[in-house]
Amino acid sequence: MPDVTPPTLTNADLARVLHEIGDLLEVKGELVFKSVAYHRAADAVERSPHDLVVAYRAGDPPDVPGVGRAIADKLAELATTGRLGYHDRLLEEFPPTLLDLLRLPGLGPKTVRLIYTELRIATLDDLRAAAEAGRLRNLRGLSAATERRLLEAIAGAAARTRRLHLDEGEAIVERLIAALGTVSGVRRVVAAGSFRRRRETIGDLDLLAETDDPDRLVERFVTLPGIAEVLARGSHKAAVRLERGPQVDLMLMPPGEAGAYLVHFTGSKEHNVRLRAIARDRGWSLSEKGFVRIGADGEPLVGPDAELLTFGTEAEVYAFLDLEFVPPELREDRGEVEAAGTGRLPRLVDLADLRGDLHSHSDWTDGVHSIEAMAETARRRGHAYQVLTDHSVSLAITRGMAPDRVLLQRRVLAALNARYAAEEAAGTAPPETPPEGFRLLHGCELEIRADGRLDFDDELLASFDVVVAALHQGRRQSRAELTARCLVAIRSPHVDVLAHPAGRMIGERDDLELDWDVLYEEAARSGTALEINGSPHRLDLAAERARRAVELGCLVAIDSDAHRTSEFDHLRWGVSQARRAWIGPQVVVNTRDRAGLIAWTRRRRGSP
DNA sequence: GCCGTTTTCGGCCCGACTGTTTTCAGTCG
Repeated sequence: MPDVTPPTLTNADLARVLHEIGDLLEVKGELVFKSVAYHRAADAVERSPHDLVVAYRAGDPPDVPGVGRAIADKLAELATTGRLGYHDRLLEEFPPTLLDLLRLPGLGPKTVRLIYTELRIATLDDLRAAAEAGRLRNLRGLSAATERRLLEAIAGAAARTRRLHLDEGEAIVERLIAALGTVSGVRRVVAAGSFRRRRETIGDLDLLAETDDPDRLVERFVTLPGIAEVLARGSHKAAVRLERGPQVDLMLMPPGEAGAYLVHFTGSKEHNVRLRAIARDRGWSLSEKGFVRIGADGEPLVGPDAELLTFGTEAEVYAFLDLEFVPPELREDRGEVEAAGTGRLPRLVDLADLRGDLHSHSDWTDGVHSIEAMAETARRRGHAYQVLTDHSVSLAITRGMAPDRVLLQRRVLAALNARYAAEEAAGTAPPETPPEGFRLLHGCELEIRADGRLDFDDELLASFDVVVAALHQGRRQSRAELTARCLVAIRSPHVDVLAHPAGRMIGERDDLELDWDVLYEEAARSGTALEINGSPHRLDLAAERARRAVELGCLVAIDSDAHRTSEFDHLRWGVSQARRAWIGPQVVVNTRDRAGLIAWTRRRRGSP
């Protein structure tokens, strides 16, 4: 009897197949809306909070927007058999290596189809050979210059793939804005695109400039130091690629008309599509420039009748469509347009809502700076508390603390807190100090051992102000084992926060395999907060996971996980990640003042 | 292929730049 058990697929696997179908249909020259439908469905499948393979196998799939009858049937086939006949047949027609060609900048589906049908070129190697031999220029629409461009694109393909973390993107944006802001005629330069939406990673950067002298600004932009290549330059936009860096697009806008430009170039594409559909329903065509009336023929008016309606701010653009202002972090077409239309957008958490930070380290374990230096930085941020959470004993690589060092460390905290109290009483504390004063709280980052036990006994755990538990070891265990270990921590009354629950490192290490809904339900029941870790390399939980967790009743903690003084700034990436998860201040435990936070952890431990 | 308190059919967002063209198709965001 052969093994007929189909492989276990994830939502991401399903999405990959749908994306591939969408790409192949483009190459095939199918109606664009058909391939768009597959790509949309793929995105919806990928971010669905449900395990769709399990649901389809059970014959009870949830409603996924963008997945209609035809695609649902295909998902059912894929989930139950692990294969999809339609996909296989497409791959017989067009080899999957064509998709590598499609990824090359400047090479789209039409041209891929052309060179495949005419020259049977299906791989990057074949394409390079044909370009070098000058065989592409014989095709209609291609030239020797095209061959040169493609060879450059192939050579640069590997270097371009890496996406930036938010802090890397920010460093480049700030440098460019500083350089362009001084050009004469420039009124302001701001970041737009996925960086402004605070996506987890950034592919390229978008800048918007309001200027009286576009030509001068573009000239300066394309001659900035550190530019490897000028990709485009026009009177409305220009694009460059930085040396060892991403592509940067600069868009120009006339002064006083920034509203529609900001909306358009902040995106996302899907969000914009929704806005334009709403505008169209109301008889207006919306572009980055503004609104134009649609005529009787269904086309935007042109000529002297075509008066352009512009707005100075984004809020006015949304208001014109009877929508609330949508914060950039929400603009992903995940329900925000509907919510904005009915006045039900949530009040999102702000950095200013945070009264403290529950996760940080010192040089007692794997941190860089001393307890005092870390505390001083936290104090000058205006926080009421900083929880020091150095590692527990079994995470040896960090020089994790045994109980005796924990008690020693606690005395250091007590001495510093006595000093802070004295300074506050004498009026010599830093001016940022809040009315309730600043105190260090004692916590630990408690290791959940590979055998499922916690690293400290209950008596020691009960003596901490705050305990964050985390799993660093034994990551390759089964889903059931990993989930069980997390549940041990969640169920302990002494564990207040599950730190970086997915254990991922963006671009390097995937999420742990966990039964997420089980974990959320148990965390909601026990009142254990799930962390949104602000490190730009972690941003863990991911936004879609955090949104689901809060929907199921979980609390969250937004933490910096600072290992050096400069990393307290990571709190803002945690905040933007929480905002992307539609999270408001009420479910974030570190929006509580110090007394409220202490009361929360005491109550959890069952002590008065 | 999806979707519908305007539609179960007929829509589906919009414009700039580039390159190869002699008026436009392809690509991109």
